[in-house]
Amino acid sequence: MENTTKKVVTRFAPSPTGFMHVGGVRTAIFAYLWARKNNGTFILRIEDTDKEREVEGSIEHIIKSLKWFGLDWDEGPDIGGPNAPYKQSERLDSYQKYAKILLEKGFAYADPYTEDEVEVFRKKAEEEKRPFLYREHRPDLSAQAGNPPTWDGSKPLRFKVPEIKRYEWEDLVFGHLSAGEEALDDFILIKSDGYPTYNFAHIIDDLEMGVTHVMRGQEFISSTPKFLSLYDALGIERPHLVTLPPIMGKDGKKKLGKRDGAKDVLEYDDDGYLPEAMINFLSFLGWNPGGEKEIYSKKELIEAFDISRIGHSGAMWNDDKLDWVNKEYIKMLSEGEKESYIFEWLPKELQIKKLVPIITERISKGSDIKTMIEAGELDFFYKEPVYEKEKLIYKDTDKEIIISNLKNALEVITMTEEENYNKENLKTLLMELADSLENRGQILHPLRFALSGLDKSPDPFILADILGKEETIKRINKAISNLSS
RNA sequence: GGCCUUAUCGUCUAACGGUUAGGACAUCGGCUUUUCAAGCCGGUAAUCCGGGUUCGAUUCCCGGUAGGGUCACCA
Repeated sequence: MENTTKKVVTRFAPSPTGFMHVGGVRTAIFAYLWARKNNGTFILRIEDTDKEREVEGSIEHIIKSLKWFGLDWDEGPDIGGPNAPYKQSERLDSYQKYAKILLEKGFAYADPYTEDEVEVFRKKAEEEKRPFLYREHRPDLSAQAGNPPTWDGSKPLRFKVPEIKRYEWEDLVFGHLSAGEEALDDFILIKSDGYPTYNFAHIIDDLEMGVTHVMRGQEFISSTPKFLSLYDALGIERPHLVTLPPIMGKDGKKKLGKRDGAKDVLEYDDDGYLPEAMINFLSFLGWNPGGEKEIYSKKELIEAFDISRIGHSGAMWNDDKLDWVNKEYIKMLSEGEKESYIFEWLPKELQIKKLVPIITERISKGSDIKTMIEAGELDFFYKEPVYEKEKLIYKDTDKEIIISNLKNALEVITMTEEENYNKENLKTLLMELADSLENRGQILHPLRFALSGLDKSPDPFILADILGKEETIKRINKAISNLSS
């Protein structure tokens, strides 16, 4: 079963039933990392066999999402590959071919019942509190045997389980797994609309595409015996099975799914999250390299990734931690990158270089800038502050002292030559003044407030620097006259 | 309900028979300081319960409890 010389091939096989959410992306990331780590192949395959649930535009959406994350595939839509096509609806010939093989081997038959009839069997079993098994109603196949079995495609094609037994298998994450006979049944291979079911199609595709590691969520564990019985019937080697633990919703109770508020991953783009931060964060949901380092670039993730370190239990989605990771990535941006990242969220009049650092250290994602603007935290820059003059008073300092301190500050600022007018010099000069006082706040607070008009703001040196000499003088003068009136 | 599976701070996790059970996020406190942010330092906080096995269990086994998954002509 083990063949270490075989080139690693993984795939991400979403169905186009809507947007992609973080669970799907995490599966894609793991498959991607494993392929890249082993210099293998990462395939993107579209599983569009359910025409009922298909949502128009989702293939494009999936592709766009994957591209945003930088998860480039080696074979798949757009770029093709040796096993094209990569859309199941275009691979119907393959499924027919293997259906025929199964038919000839006696492991497939036309389902004689209508959907309603099967439903009656199911209801009856339910009433009798027995598990429903289709194979208990399996028609007499001896009539078909001998001759080339007939199946005209008007009825669904069912799989005939070769052997009813307990299946045991090795999962690279969960280890030894097993399931009893009740997990085995005559499932449908090809539906009456001519499209194969997932159970059948993915196995044929994985076989033809040479997939070595099948990574998927743990919702597939219970149907694994069905897959195994099909491998047996086909007489093919089974790939390595790698089951991923689920990502749980914020309440920690349920698997994170679309109906539990899982967002379209592109919304994270809209909110200003960085794709590498997302990959880093998502990789650490259910996997951990073991050290104390938490920030891993994509390259480092590829090196460190190891299936044996994937966890077994569900990991709860945590927005706070994501924000922290994203902030770490913002900090790592170059000055130029920070600027363009921040500017994207700013109106023209606020796209000023000097604003970049003070915004950068106050946000963890782009959309926080929107919040800052809405809260008026950047108003000081282009609007003269409006405030109650009492706010200029530091604690219970005498008003006259505040006025004289502001006058002193004004003098220092006025005397500063334009070419020396920067936050470092201003800080040196003003701090000298402040230190001569019994409390620095007696000058620094009114100064800061005169410039910003805000309870919370950057320090006065930065403010004075950003506002420029002229505007700074103007605002201090105004504060002095306010207080004097 | 049957079957499968999981279980370490609030959260993500490390420790794969011997540790004062480690780290990160969050939280709380301190420093810096004029406020906020950032930064630095520190605190609170966990092995689900009960039995075994063992000189010794977070770790191995069994049972319980709780959670999750699954029982489709969906994937």
